[in-house]
Amino acid sequence: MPARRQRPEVKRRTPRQARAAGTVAAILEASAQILEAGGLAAFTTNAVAERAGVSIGTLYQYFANKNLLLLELARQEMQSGLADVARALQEGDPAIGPAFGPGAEGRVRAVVRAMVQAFRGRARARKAVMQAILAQNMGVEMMAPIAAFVARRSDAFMPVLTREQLFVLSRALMGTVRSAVMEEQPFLRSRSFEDEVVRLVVAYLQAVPR
Amino acid sequence: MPARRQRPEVKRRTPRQARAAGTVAAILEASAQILEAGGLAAFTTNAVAERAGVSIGTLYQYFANKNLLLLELARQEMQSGLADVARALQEGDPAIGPAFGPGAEGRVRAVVRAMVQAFRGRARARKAVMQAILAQNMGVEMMAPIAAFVARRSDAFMPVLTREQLFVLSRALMGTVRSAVMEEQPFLRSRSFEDEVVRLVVAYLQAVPR
Amino acid sequence: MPARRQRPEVKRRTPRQARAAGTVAAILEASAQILEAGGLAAFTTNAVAERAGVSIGTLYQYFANKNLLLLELARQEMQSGLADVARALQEGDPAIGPAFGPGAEGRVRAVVRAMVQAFRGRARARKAVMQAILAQNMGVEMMAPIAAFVARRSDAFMPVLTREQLFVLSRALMGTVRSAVMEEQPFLRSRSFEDEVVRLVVAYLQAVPR
Amino acid sequence: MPARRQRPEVKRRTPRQARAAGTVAAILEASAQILEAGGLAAFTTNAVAERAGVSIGTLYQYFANKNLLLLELARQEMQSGLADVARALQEGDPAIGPAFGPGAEGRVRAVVRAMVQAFRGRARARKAVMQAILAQNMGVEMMAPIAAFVARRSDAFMPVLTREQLFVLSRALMGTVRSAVMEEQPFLRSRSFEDEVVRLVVAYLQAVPR
DNA sequence: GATGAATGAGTGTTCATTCAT
DNA sequence: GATGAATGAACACTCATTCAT
Repeated sequence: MPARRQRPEVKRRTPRQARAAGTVAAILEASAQILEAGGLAAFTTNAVAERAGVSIGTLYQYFANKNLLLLELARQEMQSGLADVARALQEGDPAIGPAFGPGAEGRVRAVVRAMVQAFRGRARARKAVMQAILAQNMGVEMMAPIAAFVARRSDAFMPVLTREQLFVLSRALMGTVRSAVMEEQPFLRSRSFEDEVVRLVVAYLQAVPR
Repeated sequence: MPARRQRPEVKRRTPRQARAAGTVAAILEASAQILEAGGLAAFTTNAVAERAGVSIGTLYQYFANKNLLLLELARQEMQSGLADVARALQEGDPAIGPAFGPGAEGRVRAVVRAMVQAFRGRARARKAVMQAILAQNMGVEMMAPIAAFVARRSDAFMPVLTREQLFVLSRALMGTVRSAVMEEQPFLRSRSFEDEVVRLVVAYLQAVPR
Repeated sequence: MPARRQRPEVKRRTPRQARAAGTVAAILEASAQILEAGGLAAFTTNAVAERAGVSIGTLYQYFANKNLLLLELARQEMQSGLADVARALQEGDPAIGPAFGPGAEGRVRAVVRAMVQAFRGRARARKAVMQAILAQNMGVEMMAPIAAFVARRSDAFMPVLTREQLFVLSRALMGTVRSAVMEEQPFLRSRSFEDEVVRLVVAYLQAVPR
Repeated sequence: MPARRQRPEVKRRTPRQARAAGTVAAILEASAQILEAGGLAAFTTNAVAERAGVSIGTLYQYFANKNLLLLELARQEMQSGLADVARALQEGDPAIGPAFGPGAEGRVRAVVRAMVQAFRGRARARKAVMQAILAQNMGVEMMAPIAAFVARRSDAFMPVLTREQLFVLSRALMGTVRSAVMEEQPFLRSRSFEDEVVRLVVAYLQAVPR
């Protein structure tokens, strides 16, 4: 009997018991580990189940297919990343000095630093997840929370930007950090790199007509 | 038990007869079409061969494996893109007005426009090629010609930038355009988008200390 | 682009359920049948799976690759062959008369007969397995159990032989029987052939200086 | 159009011109080199043609298929081997002393030495050829010249042996030398090994009733 | 709920052989 | 006679997914 591949079902079971939650967590952790160790190529459902210490059948009880597992992973990554950035926006980074000074530089620096931090650890896993998401054109879906986040924040902290300006700003920032991570640039965590990213954002914000 | 020979060759046969050149072109064209139509998932060597109207054996006479076919495709894309940008840098775009004015704005605009143009057509194919290249960490190799290109040009046209500055500038620019293409933003070809990208670059260049 | 994992595993899954043990047996039996019917050329993993009545995937769950399947087959053959010869050495063959008489002739005859017997049935399969083993230079590995066996026995029953003498004796014996089998000589099971092989061994053993 | 595989045609062209003879020689030499370097797995018609410096088409003009090329190779090897042994039988080896003494020992030693010599050089190639010949059950055909040779010689030099005796003697001898070569035994060229092989043959010949 | 044995369509790749030029 | 581009059947092997126990 051939295995049917595409069934538009989203999630099989919502873990309601403690044991189930542990199982799901184990599967997600195993996924991240495998992605980190061997990239997308090593990421097979059988490998994940084995490393998670559950049977392949159990895995499929919680994730209807491989994609949804990947998607859940992406959702987690993104959430924690956004949370970090949100915290940075709100508090500033105490090590930087007062988040609000003359000019937004302190706050911008905090955000940049939060983004770089967000990419720390599990770089290969993150990269692999990104690729997979892109490959399936789920990039659009994944962008929704970011867009919502930015829209919510932008009113409060930034001069009101047009759609295009918001796009250019966010993608330039993301693109720079993303490239540094993916290309594994040695200066990723250096102060001089951070300085330049901050310079880019601040210069643009000042150049925008109000 | 097939004999797995180890020949690190890049290309199997260099076409000597006229017929062969056409075959190679057909294979590359078929690759692009399939990538465009079905993304990386549809890109199988058998599919390519079929669409190219050649046998699978013929495909393997010219490309030792699937990766090298992809790589060749990437090389072509990159070359034509770089050529366009180079032309823009050198000439400016006559439709924009004098390329050299007070401030580099004209030239910058030409470059931005060339980049957007370079992404025109075959967006999915380009995207898929990018993904594949990234996935195999051949991104580093593919970056070499870009780096060389930028280094060559930067002396002549830009204030001398540090390594970090060059990185931030190029990746912010690339990232913005790339995102607009991949997310299929409706304003991709709009003047207002172009304006903002130009604003970003010019603002940064002016903010860099000399 | 299939992910080529590197796991130097010998066997993929050790059958834990009763069903699995039957499956492995079926695969090995199918292998022998196919080898017997069509030789090494017909021995494809797909053909084996089909004849075994399992899917190709199942075959690969138990044998990581074609070679290991062949190797397992060889191990089985060898084991049963050695066991027969061992029994012959120990007991002598009651049909021959007292195993220990003046001169070792009775015992030698028992061994020769055991060897010929060991080659009975599935001659083509045996031949094919031999070829494959030789072709991959795993002959050395397969010789280890034989060498160990001979060394263990030789002390007890034979005059102490030098390395070269042991080699000449064993290979002459093996070579003769092997050739008779492979060339499908009509006199393979005849008494006269057995007589000559026995004569060879006995004559050599008597000629060796003590 | 599919390539038909089996055409019972023996040889395409008999080289009548000097150039053709050179081509055939080049192809055979290339075959031996490739076999020696990479074993049977590396022995592809395309590889042979390339190394021989001729086109694949030319190769097929002289050898209708791969098997016949292999067969021709085997024929050559065998011929030169038999010639060596024949010379040894006739002349004895001057280094050994008079070939004819009391007992045939001198002559036997010369033959053994000739056989070991015949296996010198191109061991892998020889092995691969053997395997291929065996695999196709052409062993029988290849045995014909040997049988003829032995039959012709045996009258002259040996006591008249029965069919079984001739078989046992020749296969024991062949088997011993063959094994030593294939297992790459370190004592292959040693005097002590030669002594034991000689002992085996002489002992058997003396044990045969006349 | 959990297990893991089984499935089989699908993939990349090879290589003997042909035949138009 | 020679060339080499083209052919395509055949093969080893993978892995997402199912379902009987």
